[in-house]
Amino acid sequence: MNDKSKKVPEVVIKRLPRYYRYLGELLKQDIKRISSNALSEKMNVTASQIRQDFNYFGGFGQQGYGYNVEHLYGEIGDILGLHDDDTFIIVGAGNLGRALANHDTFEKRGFRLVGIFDNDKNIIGTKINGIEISDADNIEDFLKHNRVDIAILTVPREAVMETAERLTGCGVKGLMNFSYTELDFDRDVAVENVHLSDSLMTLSYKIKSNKN
Amino acid sequence: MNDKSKKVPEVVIKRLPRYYRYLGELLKQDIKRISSNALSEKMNVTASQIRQDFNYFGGFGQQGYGYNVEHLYGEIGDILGLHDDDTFIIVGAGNLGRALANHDTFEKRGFRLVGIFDNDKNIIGTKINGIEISDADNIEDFLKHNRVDIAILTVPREAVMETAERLTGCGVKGLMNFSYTELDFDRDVAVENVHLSDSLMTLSYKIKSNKN
DNA sequence: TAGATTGTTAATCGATTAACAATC
DNA sequence: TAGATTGTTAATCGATTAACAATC
Repeated sequence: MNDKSKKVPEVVIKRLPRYYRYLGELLKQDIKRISSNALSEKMNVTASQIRQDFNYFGGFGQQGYGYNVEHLYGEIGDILGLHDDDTFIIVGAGNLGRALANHDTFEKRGFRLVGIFDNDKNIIGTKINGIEISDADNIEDFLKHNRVDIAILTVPREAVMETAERLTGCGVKGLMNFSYTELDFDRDVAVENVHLSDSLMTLSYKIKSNKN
Repeated sequence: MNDKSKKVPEVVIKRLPRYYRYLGELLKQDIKRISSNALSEKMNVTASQIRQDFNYFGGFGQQGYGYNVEHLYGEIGDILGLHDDDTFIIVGAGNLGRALANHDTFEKRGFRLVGIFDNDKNIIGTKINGIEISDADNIEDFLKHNRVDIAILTVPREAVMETAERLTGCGVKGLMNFSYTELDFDRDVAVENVHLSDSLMTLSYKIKSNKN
């Protein structure tokens, strides 16, 4: 919105979902207001950082009072674009793809699954979570007739690059890549690489260094 | 190893798996040596950062030559503890748990799945990927008789905290948490929180800001 | 040896924390 | 009003980049 202000650092953006999570929790507990200080203790960060982070997007609080939890929750949801009815498809209906299709948290955050694709003739036509698996050959056709904002890629590594290009060529603006390869588009395509084995390796490192 | 040297920053540790991935790729292509400069172009980071990162762990390169890919790959694997025969269990055999049990990348990186647990009587005794699902009530007993380094938690959010405490109480040193809640142990327990919906939200934000 | 490239120190940049005036 | 707490500027800290002497 305030587009002339300085660019929001990546680290701040990455923290937004975490704030959103904690605020959702407070909301559930029927807590109406919270100060940056109280929140900082819960989240194990500094109050200063919280105030700085929020102020990239404008003042959501009130001096002497703090932040209204419900309002702040809504605002951060807005900033994250959770109220935009974003749609997504899953390409690759293997174990991970199937699990994600059943992952109801995505829907709870406002993302709507509108298609699942695979190239295995044996599973095309079967349903996951009420959605029929379509032939991956028909992706372009599907994208011509349906607005799709995000594609989750759970295809084999060899197929990622080609799939990604087909999708972005048809207007998909965001990719969530689960394959071992790293995707990188510098154009107008947003990419999140989710490397599950990276997390396991990091964990392994930490365990090692914990017993130094 | 060089334990008196300064602590390695978290950002550097998080980059190690990425180096490992790119080096593995080079190895596959039968590339014997690489300079920090050539690697920097491939990875889209600065050569300076690469050299700095590696030097937290000692000099792996040679002036005038660069880095021996195979050697460096091995060293980073060592640093990450991939050659330690680390074992892991999966607690929670829902969609995600099952997908991860079948996720062969973990095994490829040197981690060995030794148990799967759930509390649903209907699936206890059935097998995933050759491993029988055990009753979650028997976790403590299992841990008494088997060394388990890491536990992957794919249990419902309400059960996470209790499960985590049972596991760490029995000596598990690392937790990979997939539930929406945030786990945090300050003791000797390493934790990686993997929030899939966070990535989707970040993606949503980026898409929004791309069309500013 | 000359050229290349590392390891490492120094300079810069950016993010976090501290401080405090503004204000509810 | 007095007290609390934000929004925001200034100070600090840490990470990234640049530079270059060491050396293969």
